[in-house]
Amino acid sequence: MRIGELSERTGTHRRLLRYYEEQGLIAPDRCANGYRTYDERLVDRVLQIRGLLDAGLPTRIIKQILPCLDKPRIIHFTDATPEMLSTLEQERDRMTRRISCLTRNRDAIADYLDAVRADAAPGPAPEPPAIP
Amino acid sequence: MRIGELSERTGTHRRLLRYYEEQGLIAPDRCANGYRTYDERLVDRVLQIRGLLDAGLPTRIIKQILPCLDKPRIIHFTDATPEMLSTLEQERDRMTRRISCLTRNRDAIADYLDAVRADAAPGPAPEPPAIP
DNA sequence: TCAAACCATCACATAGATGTGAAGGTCAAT
DNA sequence: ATTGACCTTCACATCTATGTGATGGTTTGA
Repeated sequence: MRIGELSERTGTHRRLLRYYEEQGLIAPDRCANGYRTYDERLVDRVLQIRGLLDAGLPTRIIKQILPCLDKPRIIHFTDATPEMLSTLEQERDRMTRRISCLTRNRDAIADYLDAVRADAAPGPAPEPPAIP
Repeated sequence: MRIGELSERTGTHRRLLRYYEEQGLIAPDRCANGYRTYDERLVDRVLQIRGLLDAGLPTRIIKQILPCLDKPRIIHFTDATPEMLSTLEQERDRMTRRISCLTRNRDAIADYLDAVRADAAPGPAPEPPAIP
């Protein structure tokens, strides 16, 4: 598919698809006329990139993560340098910290919303926990 | 405490503490001489802010989330406008999406690292799954 | 009293992701 | 053959979080 279709199917500005390419996150082929042509699988890949960007990862790191997602991954074993493995470990841990921060706060928001709704609900209101 | 101590205890540049204040995320008192003075609880609050920023949330959203974290939260029930509740619901869901994206990718990285280590390990190498 | 170490405000710079528009090539359909 | 809808590259603008430095006031200790 060409850039327009990928843009629509991923909800991603064309400009950004070119930017991701420039950052080495995707590598579309070129038609004879110079148009970029994207493999079907790049739909998921772009969505993945967007998700990770939204979660606060920079393109530089995403670039290192993406090869981990390909299966079979045997192919990538050879180019695994020690520095890269160390980076991956750090990022794995950092993502774990992000996950727990998000989970904690998401749960607090959910609790808050539940409490507000219970408070605003009609009928026998569930008592808020007594504060002795 | 003053800004220098808070900066050291949270690993946050003074400049950023002033920026967070400007964005309405924290509201330190002022001493007679104009110096900012921070309550002990702001240490955790600043760390929370940093965690959320790192997870991709903008200060504008963080500002709306923070009041949900205060307990007892009964105080905040009154100022809960419908628009704010709707925003909070959206953000709760968006955070849930972030969490699953991060979890999926973190697990993929962890699997990759495990596979690489198993591959590089001495002794009877665990066979990679056969591809028929 | 002077120096060092704080603090204040203000302004300007950077980096990363993104928006936007100009100038021009390609292609399909009328 | 021309129009409209694609595509290309290039450049410049924007927004947010951050870094850095100038200029000057306050406090503390030698």
